[in-house]
Amino acid sequence: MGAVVFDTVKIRATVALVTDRYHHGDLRRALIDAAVASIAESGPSALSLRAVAKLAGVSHAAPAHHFGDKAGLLTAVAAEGYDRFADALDRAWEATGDFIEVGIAYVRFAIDNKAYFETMFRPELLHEDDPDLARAEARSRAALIRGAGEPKPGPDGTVPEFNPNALGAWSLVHGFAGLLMGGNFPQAVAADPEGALRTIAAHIRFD
Amino acid sequence: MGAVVFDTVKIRATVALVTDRYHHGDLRRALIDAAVASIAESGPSALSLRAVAKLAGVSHAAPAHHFGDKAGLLTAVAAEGYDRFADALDRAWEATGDFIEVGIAYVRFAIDNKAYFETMFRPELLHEDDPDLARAEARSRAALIRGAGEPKPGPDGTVPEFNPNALGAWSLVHGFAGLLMGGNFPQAVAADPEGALRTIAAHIRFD
DNA sequence: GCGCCGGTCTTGACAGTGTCAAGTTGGTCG
DNA sequence: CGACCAACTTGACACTGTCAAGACCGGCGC
Repeated sequence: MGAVVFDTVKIRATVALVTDRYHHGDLRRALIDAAVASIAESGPSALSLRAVAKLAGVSHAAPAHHFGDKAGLLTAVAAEGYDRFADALDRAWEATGDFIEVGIAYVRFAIDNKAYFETMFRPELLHEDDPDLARAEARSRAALIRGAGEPKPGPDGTVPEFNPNALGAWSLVHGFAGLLMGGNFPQAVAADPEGALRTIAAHIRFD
Repeated sequence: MGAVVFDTVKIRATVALVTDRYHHGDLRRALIDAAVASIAESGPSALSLRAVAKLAGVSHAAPAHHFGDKAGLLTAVAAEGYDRFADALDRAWEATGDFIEVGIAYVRFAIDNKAYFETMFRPELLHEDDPDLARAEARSRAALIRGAGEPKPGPDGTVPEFNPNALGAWSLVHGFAGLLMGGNFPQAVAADPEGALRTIAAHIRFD
């Protein structure tokens, strides 16, 4: 928490020297960072705009001015999260070409970026119609689908409107991440989630 | 705090049989119902104790008196949810003996009891140490494990501390339910979730 | 050089929230 | 019948998000 304040001050100092955004330098950036720090501690639903403002060293109404809303701030966090998420998935796919590794990256992102991840999948707290959010979300979806392939004809010859394997794998890693972070798994799994997920993957076959 | 909830339950159980209580009859019941109705509309994080009180026709502080806390009320909702959940899973297993049907029941419960389900898996809003919640949670866990069997020795002869198939299936249905209710799935899936889940299950094999 | 302009942020206010302490009510039991 | 006590109310407090109005400051046209 103290570290966040320090970072914020530093960011302000450096940015203000280079660019010329009058009072704060890049308040939008600082507010998002403060929000992420706060979410990491107590979850997105407990976020307080006034606490964020205090963290960033500005007046209590500054966040609302920048993001319109509390939901607006959370939407900005979620959008940034989806972008980082897409980056992580893309990296995993390009490095390995193995879609299981994309699943591992999915879970690892959830663990390493808990604040972003928790915010991303809480639509009732967001402005779902926000174009930036939609764009970032689409990026993530595309990164996820990559490697899972297109739907193939089933045994009866008809082509389904979705790829069951992709949907199943997505559900699996998403549920795994959610249950893991909710503390629903036994200690052995919580201690080494990646290993547990690999074990699970080794026991499953997709037709 | 958990003790308060527990005591209240006991008091109600004993007293309600003998005679109705003075002002309201069964306010605890009415408050939980009001909370569920409110959660169904706007999610557990937007729950307002005062709105619940108004719904139940009592003063604004009555809910806190009964449940100690806002988290206390949500904990009571979650505990009741876990009990109903365990019932549903037990029913599915006893009716079919097929653990895929238990998975279907899992998702169906999430759809039919959105308010309960959303509350159950939001630990940051609950009193996780509440004994009644822990009991109901354990019931659900037991109902879920049933049919998945115990961990079996792997190829190297060692017995893992968890059953990968059970964990995988759990993750899959949980993730499916979460993504479905978050609106993350294509229309074809959202229109017939049960059919989609059966299709997914038909394409997956557990070793 | 100067005054205005527009965006950035602040100030002050408002209704609504959860929580707590103190009071009121009314059934129950000795 | 009176004392007791749990159930509930009342009133207050600090805190929240949101909004309107104002203060501040850089850059623009003149």
